[in-house]
Amino acid sequence: MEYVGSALDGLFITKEGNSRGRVGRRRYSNDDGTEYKSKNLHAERRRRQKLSDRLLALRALVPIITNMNKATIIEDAISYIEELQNNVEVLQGLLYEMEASSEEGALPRSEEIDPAEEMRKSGIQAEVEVTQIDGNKLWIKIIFEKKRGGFTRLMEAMTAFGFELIDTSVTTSKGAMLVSSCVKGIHGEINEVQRTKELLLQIINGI
Amino acid sequence: MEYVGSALDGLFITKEGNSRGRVGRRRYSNDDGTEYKSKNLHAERRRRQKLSDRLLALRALVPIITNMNKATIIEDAISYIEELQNNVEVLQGLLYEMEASSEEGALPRSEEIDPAEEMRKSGIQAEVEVTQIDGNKLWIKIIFEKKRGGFTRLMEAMTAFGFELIDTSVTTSKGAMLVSSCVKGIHGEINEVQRTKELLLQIINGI
DNA sequence: ATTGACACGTGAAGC
DNA sequence: TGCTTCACGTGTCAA
Repeated sequence: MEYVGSALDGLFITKEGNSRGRVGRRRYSNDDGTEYKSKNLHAERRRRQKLSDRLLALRALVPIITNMNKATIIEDAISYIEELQNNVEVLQGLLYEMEASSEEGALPRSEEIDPAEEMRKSGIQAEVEVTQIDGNKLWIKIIFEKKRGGFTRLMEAMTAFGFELIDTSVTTSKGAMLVSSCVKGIHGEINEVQRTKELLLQIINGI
Repeated sequence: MEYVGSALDGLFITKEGNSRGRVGRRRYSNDDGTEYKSKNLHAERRRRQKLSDRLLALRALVPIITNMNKATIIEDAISYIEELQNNVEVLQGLLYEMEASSEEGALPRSEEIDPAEEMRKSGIQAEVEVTQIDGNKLWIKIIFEKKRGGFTRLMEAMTAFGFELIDTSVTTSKGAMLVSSCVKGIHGEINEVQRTKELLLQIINGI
């Protein structure tokens, strides 16, 4: 059964004549003899393979992949890039402020009440505590001087450093802010607790 | 059957679709009316468009693009991701070193007030309260004398006793520490509330 | 049987 | 001209 499809040979500039419609009913072109094949067949094959390879490489680079689909690979790559961009931004901001505060000891504090002062008076002191709860779960407690946007920046920094927050709660009192959080560990390191503690100290130092 | 207009992809130069497929061998299960035409045609079209969209979004996210090709878009995305990863690593290292170099060693250790004394003066008393919320969920409230590491040890003990913490918050005031937590029950016991309360009392007694 | 994802071969544009 | 890239419709395989 072979029918000759509409408009096959002629140059026929198809304006709308792409037979994409309904009853196309084009079956044509048997394979009798040798209807010469397209010349770009191999080229096309190479192109496809190259694209597949790139996609594979991309997938290898992205840590989390929800699915193996081509589309989802790209999708995951997109969100990963966004995450990385955000990380860089946060880290840069942290570094910048840290440098600034290190150069100038005390910035002009024009707040009404200095949280640091209040904290000192209350006998509350900043601290970071990290304990291993279970497997790769860590419980962290952070007390630091309350600052405007401090919590947000803490969260951003922790995210930037790869912490996966499972549960978090925050409360403020007497100029101090207490954040207790259950997080998933970042590395499979041995002394993860100590490393995490150092990291957190570093973070709240930059806030 | 409508067909989605080929809808210029924005980036890629639009091209008219051709429809020249060769019909493979064995086909058609019916001939009476008009039935053939593979049914996944629209699905395939959607899939292609989705992939194109993702690729477009990816390209929009990558700052430098050497070429508009599909393959090169992915290629550029790959190198961009590598660059970002390197950036994050460098920044983290920088921040870490900075913290190490600026060890002020301040951290004044001064625990002047005795929490127990303060608590007694404030009229706050230790207590444990357990109520059943829903099914096997319990809500617990614990007030006890604030001690260094007390909360951590409470968490450790509760974990050790098999409590599964759903949500926890802690606050301290006037020498006392209040922990309110939503936990999943440990046993399917009948008088689970009472049993849990005894367990918690025992725990904070040992802290 | 139905659905979703893929690779394939091919005509059409652009350079 | 040739060469590259693209979208298309389709068959096929797996869940």
